[in-house]
Amino acid sequence: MTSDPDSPVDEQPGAYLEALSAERRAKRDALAGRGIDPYPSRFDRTDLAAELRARHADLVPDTRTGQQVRVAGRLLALRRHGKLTFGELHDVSGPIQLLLQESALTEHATAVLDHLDLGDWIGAAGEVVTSRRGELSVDTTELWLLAKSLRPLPDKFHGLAETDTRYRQREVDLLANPESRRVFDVRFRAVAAMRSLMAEEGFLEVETPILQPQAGGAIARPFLTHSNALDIDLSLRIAPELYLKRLVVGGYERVFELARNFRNEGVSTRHSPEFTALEAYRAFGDLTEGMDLSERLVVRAADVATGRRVFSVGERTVDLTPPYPRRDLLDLLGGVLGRRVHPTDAVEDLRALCTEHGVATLPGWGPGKLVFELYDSVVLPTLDDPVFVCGFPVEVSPLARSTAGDPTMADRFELCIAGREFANGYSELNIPEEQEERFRATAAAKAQGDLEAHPADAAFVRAIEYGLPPTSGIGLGVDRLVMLLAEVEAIRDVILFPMLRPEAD
RNA sequence: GCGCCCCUAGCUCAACGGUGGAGCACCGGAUUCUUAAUCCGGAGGCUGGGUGGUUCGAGUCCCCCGGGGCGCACCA
Repeated sequence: MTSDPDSPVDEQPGAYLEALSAERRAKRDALAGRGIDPYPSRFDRTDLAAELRARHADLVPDTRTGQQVRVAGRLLALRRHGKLTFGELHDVSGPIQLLLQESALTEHATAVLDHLDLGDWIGAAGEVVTSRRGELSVDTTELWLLAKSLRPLPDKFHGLAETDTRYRQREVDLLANPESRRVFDVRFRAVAAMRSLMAEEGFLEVETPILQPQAGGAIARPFLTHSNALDIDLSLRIAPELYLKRLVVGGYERVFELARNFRNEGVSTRHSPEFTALEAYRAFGDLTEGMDLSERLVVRAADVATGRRVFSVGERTVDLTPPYPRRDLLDLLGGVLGRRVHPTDAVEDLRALCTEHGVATLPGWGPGKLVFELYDSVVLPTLDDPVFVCGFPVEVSPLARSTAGDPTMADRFELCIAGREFANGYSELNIPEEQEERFRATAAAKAQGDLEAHPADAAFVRAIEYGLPPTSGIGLGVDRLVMLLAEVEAIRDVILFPMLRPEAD
């Protein structure tokens, strides 16, 4: 803002912001007027800030290294001392200080310096030195404006706090809030680590349809869309499971997909309409291999992304050090209830037990669903350190192989940490007639109005009629794992651009 | 869907129903060792929107609208 009383800010909303922006524009244009390109097409950088800090970690104050470097990044602080200015340049690796001495700068560099604003992208060339106070710096001789920032940055100390703006303008959140950057660094290191582990274990990363005629492989309400070319309604996938198993039928013995699923359901601290899952299928294995793989994925992600294995989740502390115990669901549930229950128990007894433990039930629920809901309310919240809970009712596991000797239970596990489910897996059901019968049962339930019923998928049944080998499958919730590793409580804090209502104009 | 809370300068925050303040950022000046630099001076608001209500008086209380957060329900 100018203090000239002859140029007051117009009394319009946002006029002050306009004025701040106009000052930055004017500086940019002033440079252009002197023949300095404010938007050069490239810059050749020699070193990252972190590389310089690593190489010169132990220099005493007031050292000259003789090393000439070219660095580039965003200017996030500027401390002018007359003929000496300190700049703080941040590149992807972190900060490095620029020492800008008037006597050492070229005429070009001086012009650039005189027109800099916080937030500008700049490049600098000079010698690596330490300041008298010992700060590693580039004693700059030449300076380039690489791109002007026309908008003022958030508070340099407090950053950006308003959640609305942080989510809508994540780029500003990332550049202003180191904590946000840290969270997403954890996320993408964890994702890369899991991909790398999967590759090491011989899994092929594949891509299956997101637009599906019928969303299957899980229980959820889908997003609906329409194909103009085919004039058919399509769903966005709720899980890739059925397609991945068809690939195993086709001979890909180890496949995985690490990608987005979409569920048209409630939005909350722990639920996002689009979320990321890693699903993997391995021929010739059963749920044991699934648990082994899940455990290795979690440990690898933690080790690579954070270098730690102990994490805080709200008031709880969890230790991800393997091996994770494997417990029978019915044993755990029996222990808490004080009596054993089983899907073969009388429905009314199970329903009464639910009521007794404050678990709301719906009329259509069978005994297996009631047992599962009991577990979900009574056992799951009590589990802190990682534990594999094994053995789920067939009624809630329509794609899992039933347990030998007990047709009401399935060879399925869930990995539970801090009272939440992180992964789910099973020995895949590969008997076509049984799969068809399970689909038929749930389709009947759906016809009776149960929105949560699996739809029958004839193409999937046909596929496994060609023969699905014994197969171990897992699904792992990536967002939730990242929340744990980054120690944040909201799923939106681990999703770069979470779904929000559109901005008002 | 229900309940509670939030929205004040570019950013972060103040303001008992009684004339809307501060820090940072910005503009001008001083400063060759700062790193949340310091010092002097200046500018910047009709408080998310409402030609709604109550009141002598509303940023503050009530109502409507918009956006967001948290909790519950559904779900992973």
